[in-house]
Amino acid sequence: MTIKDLAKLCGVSVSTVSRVLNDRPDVSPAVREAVLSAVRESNYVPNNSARSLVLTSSDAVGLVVRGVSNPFYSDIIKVIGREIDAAGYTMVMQQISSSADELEAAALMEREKKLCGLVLLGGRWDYSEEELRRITVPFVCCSYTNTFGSLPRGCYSSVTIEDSRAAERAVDELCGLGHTRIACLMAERDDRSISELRYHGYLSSLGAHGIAPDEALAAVAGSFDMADAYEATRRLIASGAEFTAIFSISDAMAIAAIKALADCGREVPRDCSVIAIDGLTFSEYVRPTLTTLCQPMAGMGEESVRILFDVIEGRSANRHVIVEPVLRRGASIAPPKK
Amino acid sequence: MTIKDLAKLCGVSVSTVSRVLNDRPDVSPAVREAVLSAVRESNYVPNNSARSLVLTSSDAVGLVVRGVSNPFYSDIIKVIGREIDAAGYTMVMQQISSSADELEAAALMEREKKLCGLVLLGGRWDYSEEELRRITVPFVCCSYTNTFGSLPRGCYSSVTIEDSRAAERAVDELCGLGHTRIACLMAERDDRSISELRYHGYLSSLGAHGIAPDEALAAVAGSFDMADAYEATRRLIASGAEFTAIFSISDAMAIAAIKALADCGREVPRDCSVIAIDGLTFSEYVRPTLTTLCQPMAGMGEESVRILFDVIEGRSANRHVIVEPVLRRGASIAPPKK
DNA sequence: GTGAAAGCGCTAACAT
DNA sequence: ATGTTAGCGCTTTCAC
Repeated sequence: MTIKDLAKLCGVSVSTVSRVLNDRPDVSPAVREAVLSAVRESNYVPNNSARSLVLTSSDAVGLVVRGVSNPFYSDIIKVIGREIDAAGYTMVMQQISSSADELEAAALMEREKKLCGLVLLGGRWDYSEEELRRITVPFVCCSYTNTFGSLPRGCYSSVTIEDSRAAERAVDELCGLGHTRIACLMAERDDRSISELRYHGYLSSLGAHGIAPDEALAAVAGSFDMADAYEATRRLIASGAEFTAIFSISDAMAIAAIKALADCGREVPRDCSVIAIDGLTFSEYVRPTLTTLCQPMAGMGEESVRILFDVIEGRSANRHVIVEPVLRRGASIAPPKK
Repeated sequence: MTIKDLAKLCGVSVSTVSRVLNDRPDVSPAVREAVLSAVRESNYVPNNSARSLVLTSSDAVGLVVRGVSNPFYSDIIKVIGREIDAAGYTMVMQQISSSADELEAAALMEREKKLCGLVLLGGRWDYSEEELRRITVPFVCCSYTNTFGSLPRGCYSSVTIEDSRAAERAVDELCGLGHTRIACLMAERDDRSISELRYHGYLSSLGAHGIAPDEALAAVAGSFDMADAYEATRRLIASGAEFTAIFSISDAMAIAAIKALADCGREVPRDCSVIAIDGLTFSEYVRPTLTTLCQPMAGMGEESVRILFDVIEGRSANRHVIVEPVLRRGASIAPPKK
């Protein structure tokens, strides 16, 4: 069943059918009704490929997810998927490893699939202007931005917390309780990811509190995986370095850390406080419940998609939204033992 | 840059370029090389829409995810996405609520997007033959099958554990330790989902052990959400019903249950054993570590996609794969107190 | 081995 | 208000 068959069925021309299908005003009510009912009867479904071929762009929004091991993304993906559906668009998702280049993947995808827009999840924050030019449809970076770059802000959008400041706030919380020996559990020291940003926040909070950073307290897991975080924490403990608190750059890693501490006979928060950033649902159900700075995931996903369609449909220019994380007080932090 | 430009660039016809691009044998090596290098130079990217228009089918595989609150799916989605990418296809993902009809969504999607295949995640297990006919491309049900139906098995594929038997095994484990007062934490009693299947397995294990099921020990959460599972467990405790163990139909719900028990002063496994089915990574990091029947998620995702492409590319007929869950012994079960 | 040409289903001028 | 028609970029007979 094509538009042609439909036209024949209704005794009108294809262009008329096309007009009805695309909600054009210049069709008589009678004809419109007739076509519409024929569509229902015949359960005609338009061919998207033909449509995008002539329009040179489709209803497809690409979602490029980089570094899939972070469970935080799962929730955001859900929200983004839902919002894209709700707007009547299609989500084409591609996952790439944390070592791959999401801008390259995005550029290829854009041209292959004739995307109308892109959402990038978990990418780098150091695009060059030249790299950026490779992608020509509107796109929004969700959960990160070009923090340390100097890009024209008008050529893309972003929705993110300020990772560095969030980390500061988390570490401030520990310092406020009197901790001075605070370890940092991170993925990689300079992976150009949120791990690095949050590590910097950790360092500046220490600095602000007059605490000299101790190399021995930098626990590098090598990835965002729980297994690696667990091992890193065990290594930290085994190293004999003294610490009364851990700031973990992610909830999942913090939960692994708590387990490692427990397995080594250290109880949280009595023997060691643990604070993190993310706000996973799971964190509310571990014991002790994790104290964490929650990223407003639903809001971030919704806002990202809203901005994207605003730009795509010409309602607004690119914009950069900073969302505020919210401290969710659990039971994983306490003042240090004397 | 279109195939036409490319042809002009190489001084050959479009059909020749097309032949090269599609790896046809009837092209002279010299011309083939010339075209290939031109493709590289110009970084030409084929237009998928045009391609699918003429082929009347695309390289897009639809993934319909029903009921998104189950974190178990997140992992499977990752694997499936990765495998589809690896095979050179595109994944188009659509999420629908647990109350929506995935076959309807799939059928619409198939025709709109000219899909070449479908993976259904978390659907019903009671399709009628007529419903099934609405979808005309190969598809595979991942993590469920037409358990209680009577469909011709040749018209679709499936990869799943036997939910009912897995539940039996889990409950057997509890019975083996001497438990007789075993509660079942489920989503819904008859929601035509794995919740119901696993509940049946629970009942048959009880039966096999000569234990009469007690209505008071059926904890219905209403959803797969942790919050609902937490409340259901608290209600169960508050009801005064006596039980020494809980079989939870999912890991996430079990973790919520453990929290609820703890918040009511009951320690796991001393005061109550908890066993579940799923095998989330998280479950290894909660305390006590959860004893659970692990679904081989990676294997299930890979197998689903492998089957799909086997059928799509005509290498094999539909098949139904039963995978075996593996008991991961944690520390959440123990014999009942005297 | 290569090219010319038809046509996939649709939209958008351009006519009427 | 409606119809006619020319492509969108590609694959695929069918000639040569």
